[in-house]
Amino acid sequence: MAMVGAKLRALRQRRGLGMRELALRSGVSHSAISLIERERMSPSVDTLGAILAALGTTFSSFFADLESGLPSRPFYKAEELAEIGRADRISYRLVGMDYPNRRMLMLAERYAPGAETELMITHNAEEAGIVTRGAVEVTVEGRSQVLRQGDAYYFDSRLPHSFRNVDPGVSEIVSAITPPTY
Amino acid sequence: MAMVGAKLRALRQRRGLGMRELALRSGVSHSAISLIERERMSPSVDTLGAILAALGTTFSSFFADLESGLPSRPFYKAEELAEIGRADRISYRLVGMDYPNRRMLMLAERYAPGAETELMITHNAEEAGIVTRGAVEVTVEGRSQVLRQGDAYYFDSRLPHSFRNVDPGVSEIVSAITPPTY
DNA sequence: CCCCGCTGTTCAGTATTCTCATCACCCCGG
DNA sequence: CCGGGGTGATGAGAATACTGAACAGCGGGG
Repeated sequence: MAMVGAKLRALRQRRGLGMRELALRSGVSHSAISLIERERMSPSVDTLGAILAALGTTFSSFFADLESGLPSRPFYKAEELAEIGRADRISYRLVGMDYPNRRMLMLAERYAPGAETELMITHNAEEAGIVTRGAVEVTVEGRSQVLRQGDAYYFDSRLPHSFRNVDPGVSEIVSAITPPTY
Repeated sequence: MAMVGAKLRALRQRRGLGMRELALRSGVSHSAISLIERERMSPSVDTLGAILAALGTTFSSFFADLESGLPSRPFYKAEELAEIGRADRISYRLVGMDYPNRRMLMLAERYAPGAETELMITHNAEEAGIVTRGAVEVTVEGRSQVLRQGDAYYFDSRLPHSFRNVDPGVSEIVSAITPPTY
């Protein structure tokens, strides 16, 4: 249960609004608002969006504020990094998964022999990395290069790009992407 | 219906995950994921949070990305500014309510005779403003000053502060607060 | 004192989300 | 040709979000 309730109540009271008044403006019933604020209910994204709009806020700044706490810890053991890829062909293991307000995705990437990514045309982000093992052919906007241990890359994620393991064994990359919506 | 579905699907596919695999990791059923991605269902905040965690993202960056579009328009007529206060005693009228990724709250504030705010101890933000009509006594950290037309203020919102209309008539302030979670 | 208007909470009923099982499709191997 | 293992979509039922109508408490005025 994400702790949106307390934050919402503070926001509403700061506006000097009662539950009924906010209900009227947002189109959400005052009883629902009561339940949400006391965290007895987790609102749907639609409902929360309606309430936030009536309060003059946006999802991103509401949650930015909510998640602005300090990280629980600074260190992560190799084996506890959270797998966010498929692990069999290409593994992406995430650093700082419980860092509430992280602004980048720091990844330990591991490519099985022959593994390659789709051609990705992603969004407004930047990514960089260093090959730490094996050999990876990186293609950005049609231009390819084979990177080996110590070689690196840095490009705008909006350019079409892909990765291919060209080493007979396993290849590894340490990379970072920002913002973390990779 | 906030358009989270398409963004979620793109994110999942970028990770090379099937719906079942993501369901396994997030604890949300694959059928729910299917419905959410096709926008036939608005997930609860809890459910969305579980999915985002499994994908290695946070609420704030997910929505920051979602709301990163351009504003629909640059101009707002005085009478269309959205009221986010109570209008009777103190009115807060918002500029740019449909600006998807606004990073500040620009307000036209209007104080009825005798109106005053509670003592507010808010959060990590900065606010500034200029009095455009009447006279307002602003108190920050115990220090008070009466500001008249053209006078201004700028302080850290974490300091306890309050506003009081000391003019016999209506007073007005144009203010800005950042971030917009006022 | 009662009554009004305000506050937020609670409860019964309805609508929606969500789960689990099934279904349909596609590709690969035999 | 028929499995097997993968994909995502669907449908019935259980769980939960949500509504609208009470209810209880508080402060002010007659």
